[in-house]
Amino acid sequence: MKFSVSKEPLYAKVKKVILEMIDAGELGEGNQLPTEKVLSEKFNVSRATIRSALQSLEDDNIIRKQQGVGTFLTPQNQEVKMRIDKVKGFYHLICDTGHEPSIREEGIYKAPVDKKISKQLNLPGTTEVLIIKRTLMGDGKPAIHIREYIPLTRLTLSPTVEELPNSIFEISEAFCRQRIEYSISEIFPVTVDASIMEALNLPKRTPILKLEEIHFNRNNEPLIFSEVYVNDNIIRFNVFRTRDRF
Amino acid sequence: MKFSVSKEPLYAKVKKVILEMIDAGELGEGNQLPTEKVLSEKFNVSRATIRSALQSLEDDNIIRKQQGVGTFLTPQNQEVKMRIDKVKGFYHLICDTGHEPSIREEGIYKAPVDKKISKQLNLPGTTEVLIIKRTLMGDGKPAIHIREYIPLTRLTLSPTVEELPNSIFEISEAFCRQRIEYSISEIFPVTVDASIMEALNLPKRTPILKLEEIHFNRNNEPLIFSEVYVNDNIIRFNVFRTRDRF
DNA sequence: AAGTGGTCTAGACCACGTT
DNA sequence: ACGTGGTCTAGACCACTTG
Repeated sequence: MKFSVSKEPLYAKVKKVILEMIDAGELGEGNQLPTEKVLSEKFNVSRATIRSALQSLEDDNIIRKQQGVGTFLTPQNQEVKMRIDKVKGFYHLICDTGHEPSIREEGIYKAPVDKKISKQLNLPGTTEVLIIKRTLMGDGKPAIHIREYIPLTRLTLSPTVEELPNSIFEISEAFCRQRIEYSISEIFPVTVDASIMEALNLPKRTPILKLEEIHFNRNNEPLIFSEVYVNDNIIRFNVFRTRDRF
Repeated sequence: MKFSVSKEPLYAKVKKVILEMIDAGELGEGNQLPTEKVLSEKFNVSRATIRSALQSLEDDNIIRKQQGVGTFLTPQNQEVKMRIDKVKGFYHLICDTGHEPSIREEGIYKAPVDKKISKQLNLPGTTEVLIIKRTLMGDGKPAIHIREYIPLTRLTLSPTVEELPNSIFEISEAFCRQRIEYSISEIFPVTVDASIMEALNLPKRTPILKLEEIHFNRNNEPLIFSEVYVNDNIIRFNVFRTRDRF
């Protein structure tokens, strides 16, 4: 087994190859993978590297390991695609559901900062924020309505509607020159108000999921606040939990 | 540094000691931890063991590592306690919010299986299920209403209300002789119906979070179905996401 | 008893960010 | 150039499940 030279670590390449072989049915006789020792010999890497690759596959719920027994494929019908803790961006999420993604831009405004948001972002009450409203569509149907709140003090450039990238991560890098390192979200059930109702084309009083997100840079400073409303007719979130020992 | 003999792995002990030292303010001068090399010498363990301990602390959002820079404490006010992907049991969750937990038992019934549930648990439509209804209270106020559905075919003993342990994991082990290895949950926003409204003491039309959970044994067989209704006045869920490279 | 995954070590080199 | 965390190796022993 040979691997191309690149900056990607070995275990990541091994992971990809194992995934391809699983998909091709070449691995997992009777749903059981070869032992770690056998795999490490087959791929000419150390057992530690194989374990890194398998660990990553287990995190993705592709396989499951049992000490003293072996490594097994997770049944296809139990694959969990929409894990809420694995969301890397909502635009990409639309694709993952098998829908054709598009974005309906609904405007960019400047406005004085709301009290709640100034508190979340640790801002003085006098700051202004840039508000970006957009709805992500799946197959032309409204799936996720997002409102981003970016303090003007963070902006190095003012975006126009045409220039906006798909995700808040790209927006932050392009217009704030700041990299979002991590995000903390709070999950709420809410009843839609008139504007959300309209954006997502939902009937009155529909209960929907709202996420309130704070995005941080590597200095632990809050950069951007987001409100995300999810139409659960199109997007449903899952949680996957395993028993852990310590 | 010495460690007591026990079956707990070394990295777990090291993790605990590091946590204690962080809480005592003995580690993290200027919010930065010593380097992995220094820590491995201080604790007399290999760097790999230190890395396992730190990895676990990073998963818990206690620390954050930056390649080429160092390891840093997460600010206290950004600690995320109620991570929905880290829930190990709802009874324990009440404690974590700082509330005094108690359980209000609301009965054990046998009933024919509902079509939706028979599908989720892969059961013939003729099976009967045992339904356990209970409300978890925080400081005497209703916080979480749970309905467990256990196929009678899985039961080796019939529980009485008095015998019920706190968690579904213990119930499964005691009365089904089956260990729950992992669970898959789906998250819904719903409007409370009359019975939930009463159980959680909420006004009409309150939107709340519902979790539908399937618990599996190690053979990937679905064992138990649970419906969980969460009063978000008391319990609020969070998601924590970091940027990952591969 | 045999075989699996889990833990641990010592040492090496690489990739990244800062100086 | 330097120091940090990230990756990788080879080998050893432990803990767990099954025959």
